[in-house]
Amino acid sequence: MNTFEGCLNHEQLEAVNCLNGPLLILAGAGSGKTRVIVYRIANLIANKINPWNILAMTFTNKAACQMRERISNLVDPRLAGDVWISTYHSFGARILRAEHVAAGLKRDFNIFDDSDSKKLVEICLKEMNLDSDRYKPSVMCDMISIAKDKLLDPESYSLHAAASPESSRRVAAEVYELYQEKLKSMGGVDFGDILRYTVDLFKNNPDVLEKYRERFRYILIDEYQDTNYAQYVLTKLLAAKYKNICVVGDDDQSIYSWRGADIRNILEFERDYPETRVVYLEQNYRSTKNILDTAQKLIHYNHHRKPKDLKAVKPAGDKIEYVEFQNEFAEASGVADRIISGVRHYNRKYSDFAIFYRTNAQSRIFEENFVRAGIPYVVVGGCKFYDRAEVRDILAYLRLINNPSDDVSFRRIINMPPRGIGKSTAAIIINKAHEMRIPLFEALKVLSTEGTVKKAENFLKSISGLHAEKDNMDASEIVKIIIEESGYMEYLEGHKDIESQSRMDNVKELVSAVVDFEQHIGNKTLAAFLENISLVSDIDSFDEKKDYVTLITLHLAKGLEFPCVFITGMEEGLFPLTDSSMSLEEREEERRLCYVGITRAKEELFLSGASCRRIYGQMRYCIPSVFLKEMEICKLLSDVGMTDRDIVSMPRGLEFSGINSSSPYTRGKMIKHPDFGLGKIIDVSGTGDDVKVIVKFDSGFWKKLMVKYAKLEVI
DNA sequence: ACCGATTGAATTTTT
DNA sequence: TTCAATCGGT
Repeated sequence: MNTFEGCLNHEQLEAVNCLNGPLLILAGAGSGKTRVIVYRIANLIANKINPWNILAMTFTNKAACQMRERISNLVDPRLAGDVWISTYHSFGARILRAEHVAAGLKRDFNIFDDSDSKKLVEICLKEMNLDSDRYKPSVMCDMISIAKDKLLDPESYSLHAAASPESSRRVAAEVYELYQEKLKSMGGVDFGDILRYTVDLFKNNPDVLEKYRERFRYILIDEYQDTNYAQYVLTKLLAAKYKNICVVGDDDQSIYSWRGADIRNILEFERDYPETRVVYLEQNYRSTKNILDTAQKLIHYNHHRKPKDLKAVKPAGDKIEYVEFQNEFAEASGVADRIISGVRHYNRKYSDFAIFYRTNAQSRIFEENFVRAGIPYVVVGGCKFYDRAEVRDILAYLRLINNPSDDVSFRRIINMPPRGIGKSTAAIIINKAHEMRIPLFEALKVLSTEGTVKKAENFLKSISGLHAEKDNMDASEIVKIIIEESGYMEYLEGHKDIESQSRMDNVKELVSAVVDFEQHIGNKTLAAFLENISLVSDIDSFDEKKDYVTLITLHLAKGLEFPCVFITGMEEGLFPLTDSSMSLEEREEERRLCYVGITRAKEELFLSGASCRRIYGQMRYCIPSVFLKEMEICKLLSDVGMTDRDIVSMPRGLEFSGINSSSPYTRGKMIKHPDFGLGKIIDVSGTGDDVKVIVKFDSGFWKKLMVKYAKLEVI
């Protein structure tokens, strides 16, 4: 298509013009991959492909919205509106809702998020009399979720697990079985189920599959390197007939393998579709040459990758800066200073800057400094609106109204606000439900006719009444009524602490979110609203048009770009975030995460770390991240005689910790021990009589020693 | 049944 | 440090 030629380079054009058959686009960071997808869809439409036959998968709803918007700029917006663009999960949920009979689901199934799943796992563990210290709910929950991402049902997972030497896997298999039974009986579907059930639906119902194959003749998948096995199978099922499948991705940017993403999906695409045309996008339009070169130096340390060579279009630009600050406070104020100076003297806007960090906990210190310095900022992620206790409480009401079998929601609100249903009454309800094999809410009804649970009369009436009418009412009406009838606001008002006002505001904000949704989407049912919030994430509401500095985790930063990027906390143990049990593969993923971070930067890149940092309230010494050495920015690691390999082999329980004041034992010093011989001090902790040192002895092993007892001799 | 005090654990998280 | 979950007194 001639119309696109001016806007695209040769390879991009090749991809955009390849309309039929399997197409693999290996798109390096900043190479304009979204642009290619958008133009390719526009080109399909220009070639008289019915937009209704096009399916595009993205990884966030935000990416989906943006994509639709950009397509609307190229073709008639009404046609763009007909393209089905969504996340895998929204796609699955919509199909399952439409085909709920064939899928064997209740029409009003509730979607369980991770914290709901965890609650249910806790219930299962309790029922199975398993020690929740030994088998942590979050770990069990993760194992189940990963099993689901591999399309393993409880049976096949238990076959798998039986062979495993780890007892926790065998236990997880048992928990999974009970968990799934409960989830099913209460009409719940978790994130893993959405994909699993959609795959099952297609596999078990050839007619249904055929219908959707006919519908989605052209399929495009963004961020293919982060798809998991379930998504891979789902895609394959849909694409098998027409094979017009175009996947776009970059193995170097795969950062969700810990969540089940399987990099093989992209590496073996050509094997799955032998006719595949491969296009490499290696021109980087985003970053300066210095930034791009630094990124490539780093990523070259990874062994498991497709070799590639990105070329910068932009000139060298500014040098990369690295500063090791004294501590995290100095780091935060140093960053704030730079931002202020950029705004004052270099014509920068606040929104030109982004602060990246590895863990959400790191954001606080920056926030405090920015407030003090008067810098406007937004924290993306972190404490999500829909994760706040009061919001979740109201949502639990709504979910119970939508689906009264949802026992997890029931448990959450049966005594919230407190209405005199304590442990013992709750136990009565649970026993009844168990006995009669009915949901908790049904059990409450039964007990109510017996007159045993007078205190829950109103609760019962409200929920039943609204449930019966939910299809005839707008979601906004329902939420207003339930807040009124539950007495939630009065309860908050009664609490005279500082937080009660903001909690009331949050409840009000939820009401306006419902109203907003109704106006935006046109579907006013409660079910539609609930589904939407389950599948929407925090980054979706991120608005880059406002003039704020962005604070964000490295994971969430993928897909974004900023003129000036700060990557903070560049310290061994924090970034890369490691413990000593970490495999080399996991270290490579941390490296990719760093690569993603660097390649978000368009013009300026600042790296920083602290030599001392409080972690969980404990002062700890930090050594600069190995990544700095790999980027050839800093060779400080050699100062204490450590190499990458040493850090990998450092045994558990020898975390860097503590602060020392005036002892002769400092980092890097050589010492002699009467029994162990020569060694080097890697870290010092404690004060006074309590000074401890971590020593790496020449014989190769590590030891943490009390200076008071160990007769060390400084050499 | 409810409140407050103590104890203990603690990554990253597109959906 | 900070959060949440449990414990023990009212």
